[in-house]
Amino acid sequence: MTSSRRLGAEDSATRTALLDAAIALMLEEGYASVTSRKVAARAGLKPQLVHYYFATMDDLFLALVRRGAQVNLERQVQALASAQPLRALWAFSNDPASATLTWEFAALGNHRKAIRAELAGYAEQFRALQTEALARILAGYGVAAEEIAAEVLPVLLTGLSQILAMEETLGLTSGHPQMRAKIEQWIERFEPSGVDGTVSPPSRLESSRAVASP
Amino acid sequence: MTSSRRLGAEDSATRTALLDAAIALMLEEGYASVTSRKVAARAGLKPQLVHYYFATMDDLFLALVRRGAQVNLERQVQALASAQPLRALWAFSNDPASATLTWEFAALGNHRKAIRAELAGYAEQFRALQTEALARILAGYGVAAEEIAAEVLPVLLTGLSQILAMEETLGLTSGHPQMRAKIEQWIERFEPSGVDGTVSPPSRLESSRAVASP
DNA sequence: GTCTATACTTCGATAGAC
DNA sequence: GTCTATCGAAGTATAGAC
Repeated sequence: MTSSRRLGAEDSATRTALLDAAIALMLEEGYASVTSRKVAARAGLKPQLVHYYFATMDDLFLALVRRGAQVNLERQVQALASAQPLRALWAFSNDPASATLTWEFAALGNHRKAIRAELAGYAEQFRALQTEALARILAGYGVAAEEIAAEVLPVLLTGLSQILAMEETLGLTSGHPQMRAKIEQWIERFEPSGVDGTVSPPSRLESSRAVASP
Repeated sequence: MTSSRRLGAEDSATRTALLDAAIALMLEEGYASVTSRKVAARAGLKPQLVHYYFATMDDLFLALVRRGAQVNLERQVQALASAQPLRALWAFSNDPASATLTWEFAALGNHRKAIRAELAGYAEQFRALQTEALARILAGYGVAAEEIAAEVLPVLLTGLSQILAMEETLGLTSGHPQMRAKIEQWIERFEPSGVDGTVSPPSRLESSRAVASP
């Protein structure tokens, strides 16, 4: 809260390089390794530069959350607007990098309380987006509310998707093939797999997902 | 790997106090706050004592994982042997402290590779225990394998339980009441709620759960 | 607008006193 | 068997040079 010091420009290439280095470190070694020295070293810069672009480390993390959330909100809007939105949503949270970042940011939020509120806000946005879209989609598919409510489905789809990715990242896979088969079998009823469907591979994320529990 | 230095006794009260302080810190402020100095301060001891009982911080974390896993393996055995095992399993992972510790340890495992293997090992044990018990239980209830396989159920029950607890800890609750109602309605078919059932409240954990994704 | 020299704090760990 | 004095490395952050 001192911050009478000058800060670097938001659109600086150096600033972006620092954020890129930070997210990579977070992914590979965890948030505790995101220190001014290591971030700078990875970006090939001097440690003090971190504090020129981000007054405190909290500010760096906040910038990371905001950038990640923005990218992923857009990705999710596209997923839900695709030809096979159920498949897209199921695939959305389902990679190891996402899983790792999810728990890293969750733990970071426990450590740095300023981050927590930001995360919670974005999580709500993700969920609201999903619920609203799925209500429309399920109605279109003619799914009865007794079978699955539009409020339940996003919890189920994204929740299971995430937990599977998390467990697999940890090396725990028993029961997973059966679980996946069950889900995909259900989706198949509404979105047959032969029919194409814009199921593009997860568009290799570099800035990656960055919000817990979308 | 230097460790020619002497170490304190395993059953020392001081050692236990340090572990208690460590888990409390982890829960409240995250793993990054589990430093020799803070742990000692919380236990009312000198920082150097941490290194007398644990050669490295990694050793402290390992001891934490082992102690927590042991306690929770026992708790889970009891849950699965109770009169209403489905309810017990559903309730098992379902508190905020568990959720927090789960992602803290997961993130810690990302940071300290020695922890990771230990976590994975225990996670496998938890899952094997669940799967084996549920196969018996489902057979007893006369549940057809087509409805739900014994390998899928533990993933579903503990996974959803965990993800709900995680999201709620973060402050995200939309869709949760409906999701819970759905699960409890299913359980109700086999374990009616009026019939008692050893659904003791989560037996306030002090050493708490300590393994990711049981 | 961009970066560096430097101060101060906290960390993990060891060697040695009781 | 238990604890303390102390060190070197690494962390955040500021003030000031280009």
